[in-house]
Amino acid sequence: MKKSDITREKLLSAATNSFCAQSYSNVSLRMIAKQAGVDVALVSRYFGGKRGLFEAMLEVAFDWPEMAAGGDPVAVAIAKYTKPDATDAHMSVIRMIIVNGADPEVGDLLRARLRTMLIDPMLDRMGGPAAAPNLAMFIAATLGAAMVRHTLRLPGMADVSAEEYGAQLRHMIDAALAYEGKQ
Amino acid sequence: MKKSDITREKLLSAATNSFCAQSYSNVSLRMIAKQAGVDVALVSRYFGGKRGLFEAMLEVAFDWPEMAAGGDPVAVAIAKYTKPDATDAHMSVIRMIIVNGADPEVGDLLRARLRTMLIDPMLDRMGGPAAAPNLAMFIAATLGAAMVRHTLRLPGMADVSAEEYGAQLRHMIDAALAYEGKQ
DNA sequence: GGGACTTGTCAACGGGTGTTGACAAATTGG
DNA sequence: CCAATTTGTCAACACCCGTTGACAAGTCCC
Repeated sequence: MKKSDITREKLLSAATNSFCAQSYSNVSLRMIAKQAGVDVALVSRYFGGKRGLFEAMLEVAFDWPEMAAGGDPVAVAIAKYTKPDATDAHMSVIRMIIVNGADPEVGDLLRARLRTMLIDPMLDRMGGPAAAPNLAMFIAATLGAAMVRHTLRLPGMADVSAEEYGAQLRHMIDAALAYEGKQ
Repeated sequence: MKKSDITREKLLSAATNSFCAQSYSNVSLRMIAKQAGVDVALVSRYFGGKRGLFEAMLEVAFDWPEMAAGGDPVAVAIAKYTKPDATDAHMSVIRMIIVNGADPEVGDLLRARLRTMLIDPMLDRMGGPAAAPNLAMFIAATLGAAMVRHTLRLPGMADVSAEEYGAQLRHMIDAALAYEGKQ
């Protein structure tokens, strides 16, 4: 393994941490570099700039090995986010989407990668475009619940055990998957 | 009406527009001032700085006259966000919460005002803390759906008529209100 | 071992930010 | 009508940002 790959990896790891915690604009390359123990200039050298680093980070964040393995994507996501022992690492991608989805500078990038790397493959395995509303509602429930519990910290969802939160989330997800549009 | 109040109003209105569209860090006082047709320095004069302007904007954003009128808060919110003719103005508060909720500089402010001005009064009218999970899930559904439709623009929810979106949102809200915790 | 290439360091740059204070213009009140 | 207060204008400030280029240190291969 080349020396530069190690540096690249350190930067990528620090970038993942930062971009999952704060929005693109709120994260500075100098913070990332400091966290990685590396000089700022190397970001431009190895990733072509801030946007390139963000894009590289998206690539690993949306690369779900469980998906490539071929399981039911919804089951995978449910297992990821409703298990009582769901770690913060599991939550990080969700948080990253919440925090960066509306950013004008990288929003398009995020949407595009999310579509091609997660949404479209999921839809394929769920039986085609007919499942789109259910998948969308499923994601809405997951994102909304994460936002209420971890970001807004509202009573009834934030001051509750992981089991109870899992039950609430499952309830919403079941509703999302049970939805049938106007026929 | 004093002249300065008009200026204050112009700044407040421009700030509302901006903070509903972009996050606190992504909005600059110079943009707001330009949109308001006013000098930048007046922000510091009349609101004490950027944070003061944001706080003043929160105060009007969370001041729902329908709530003060005494109606059922959930019914009010449902009417606001699931009617087919829900305008972007109705969506603006939702979008503002999504965009600014995770900001490290104003997140605490946002959470506090949201609690005292909307959540707590709503809970009171819903019969006390027992309704907290339902209210939290209701808000999760509303925020999540808005995020999926307007920010992430996922298929199945974004490429769909307002009526269909309203039906989907109603479905999720019904599930949220029907939830009963472990007894 | 010495030349070629890779990797790291550092300082500087132009640009944008929020905030401040001095000063001009306008408005108000006696 | 003039003095006092309010309101607006402008330039400057210190700070942080992402990016660049020159240069030193280290590494590898012939």
